[in-house]
Amino acid sequence: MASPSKLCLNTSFSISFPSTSSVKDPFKLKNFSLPLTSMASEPIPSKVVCTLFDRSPKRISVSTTDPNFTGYVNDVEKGVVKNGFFTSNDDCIDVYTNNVPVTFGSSGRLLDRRFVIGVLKFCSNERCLELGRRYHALIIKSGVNVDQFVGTSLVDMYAKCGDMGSAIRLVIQMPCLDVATCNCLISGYVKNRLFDEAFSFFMKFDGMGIRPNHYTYTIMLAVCSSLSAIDEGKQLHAQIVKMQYLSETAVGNALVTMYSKCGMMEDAESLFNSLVKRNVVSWSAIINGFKHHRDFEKALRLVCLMREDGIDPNEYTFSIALSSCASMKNLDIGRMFHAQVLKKGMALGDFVGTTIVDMYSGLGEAGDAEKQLKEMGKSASSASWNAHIAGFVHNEKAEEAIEAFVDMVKTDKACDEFTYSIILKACSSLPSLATCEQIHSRMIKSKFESNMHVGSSLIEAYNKCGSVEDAERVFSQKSSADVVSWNSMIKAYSQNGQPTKALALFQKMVEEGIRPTNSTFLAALSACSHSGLVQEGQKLFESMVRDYNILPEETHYSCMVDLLGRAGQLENALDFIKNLPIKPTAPIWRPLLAACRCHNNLQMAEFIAKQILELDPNDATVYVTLSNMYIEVGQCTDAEKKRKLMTVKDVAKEPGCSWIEMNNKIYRFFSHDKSCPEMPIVYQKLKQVMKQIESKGYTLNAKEDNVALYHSEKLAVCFGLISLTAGKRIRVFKNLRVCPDCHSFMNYLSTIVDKEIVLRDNYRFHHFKQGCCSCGDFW
DNA sequence: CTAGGGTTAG
Repeated sequence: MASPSKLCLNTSFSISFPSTSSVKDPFKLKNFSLPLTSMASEPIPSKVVCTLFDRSPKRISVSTTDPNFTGYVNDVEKGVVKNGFFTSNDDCIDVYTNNVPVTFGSSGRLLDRRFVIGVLKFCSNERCLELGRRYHALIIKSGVNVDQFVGTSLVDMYAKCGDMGSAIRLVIQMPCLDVATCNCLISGYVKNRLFDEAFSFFMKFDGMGIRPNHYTYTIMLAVCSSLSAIDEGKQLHAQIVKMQYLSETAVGNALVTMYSKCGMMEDAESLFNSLVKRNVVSWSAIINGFKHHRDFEKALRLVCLMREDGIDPNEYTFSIALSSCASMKNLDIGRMFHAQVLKKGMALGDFVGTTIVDMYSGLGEAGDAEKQLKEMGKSASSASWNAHIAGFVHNEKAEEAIEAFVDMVKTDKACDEFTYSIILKACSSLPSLATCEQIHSRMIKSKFESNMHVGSSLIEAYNKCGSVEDAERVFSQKSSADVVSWNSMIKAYSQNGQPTKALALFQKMVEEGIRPTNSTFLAALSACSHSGLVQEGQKLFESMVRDYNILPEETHYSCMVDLLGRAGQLENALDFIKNLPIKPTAPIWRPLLAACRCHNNLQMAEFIAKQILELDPNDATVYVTLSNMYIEVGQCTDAEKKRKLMTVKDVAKEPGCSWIEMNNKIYRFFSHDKSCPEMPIVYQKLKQVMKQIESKGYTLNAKEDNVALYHSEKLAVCFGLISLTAGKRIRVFKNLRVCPDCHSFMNYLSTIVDKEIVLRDNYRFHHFKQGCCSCGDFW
């Protein structure tokens, strides 16, 4: 056998490292006199090796603490860093990996295969592609690459570092393939989300004479889990049984995960119960399955059971348990788990620590969240900060969210796509165009502007801040294949009173061959309903089902009812509901009641009201609407009856809602913070203002039963009230809180309010979480 | 000695 080392050394030498003799090399080793041998049979002449290192462009220093630092070492002193791979002194090179020195001199070899595998593993875990490449070169030069294990490690390194091209090239060049190498390649495909490629390579195993082993099946099952490919998963399960790999715990665990990710919890559970050996991973997998299916109590019960089974929960298990507590909003049990992880010394790790921050901030315990974040100190990742910020946003404390974001920036913690996404949501809910612009400029400086989610959040934020032009500008810079951004832009037009543009964009999207999703259709349908394009809407709805095979959801049905109802086709809307393939829900009925109110059909309104109350007996809107309709047609006794049905208590059941009576009619108020002590004062003031308005000869909009109210701690008592009499503008107070999609409100804005007022920062357009009571829209 | 299974934030 020809000596590969010699060959490689000679050829690569001249190709890779052109003569640099004229360049002064600070690392020039004068007395390299170690007894060098290579892995190959023939020893490498020491002179050659000496020259090799002599001519290497630069030496590499890698920090084991900072995975992103792979730099050339430009001076001897820096080369002797503790965590660096190379240190240099006058006549010897030491190589360090994980702080264990491997001296060429002592091993007597240029590159030891065990050492090389260790380095490559390090490169895989730390994603150091550049260092991996350099080692690849050294490996070729020294001839270690003929070793199967080294080859496999190289494939794995390239695959894990995201360079699938090199991984594939290596596999093709390998003289003989074994199952481990193939597993590395498949695993690489999976890690890089190339699931189809993973599957087709797996299918080629047989033709290549490779018998899949239990590792292969765990990888392939992970593919099925990611794709929710239950049919393929079941076939793999059958093969696993046949090949008797089920006794492998990892295979069993992967199966449990596959079934639970495919929504088959019963199968997952019975499989879990039948496992011969259950380890902490098995328990974590099944517990996580129940968590994902929102059976949090069962998840937590299983944590107790695993302890009884003698298996201690680890960081993974605790993360799942803590996040279950957050989801089930059980602070007491959450604190209990927090105490346990504290005792075990796991509370400050990235995952567990972040989950604790997330739990507290999600449950509105911002103080505890902040304390945890502080205690985590340097180990707090951007995820930890994101959780802290997201807590504020979810609890409708946008200003605090922005303050926390500023803190995060101050601590030099890198913002990621999640950070931008969540902070843009905060801008949307303020809404503050100025803040939005500031965040945008930060994003341009970072690389996240091109991220799909961040980009669509930006479009959404500009939309909510009332600047469709900015949204358009962002949209025009996006890659055209980005469905989410198309959806956001269509929604932006639809919500900002430009339904025609929304529909034109939808058309363009279809023409460009981008497949609309169910949210695309929702935005387009809503545009139709706001512009009175009944036929167009109906065609869209049919096409959604027929051409795109999208199953309509409650929101689509609700939107269709709205489409027909707004256009005054009350009977058609009723027929539509009666012919639905599902049992109509309250959100589907509600827009029809609003339509009855608009088109003065009391008889149908009474019928619809009955349907809604059967489904949702606490819906105060129904009483308000009916009562006001009775008043308008002069049936005061009926109005009285309804009024009696609607006690203050009923209304109080609705979060954030209160009501007052005026001229026999009822107006409902939505407040930002019901527990706020100033609220009664706000109501009193509001009553006074309304009386003032009426005394000046204005009346409140006959069709507007809902008045929105907002309270902000910072601005002391301030409130908003919108009201108009056919075309006559009265006043708009600060901090208006109203569903932006409400028909009358949007018409009002587009016809009366000048743009500059709409864009001012202290206006708040709020989306009702459960749909606008007036128009029934859901966003 | 190489490959595999379970965790957080929109």
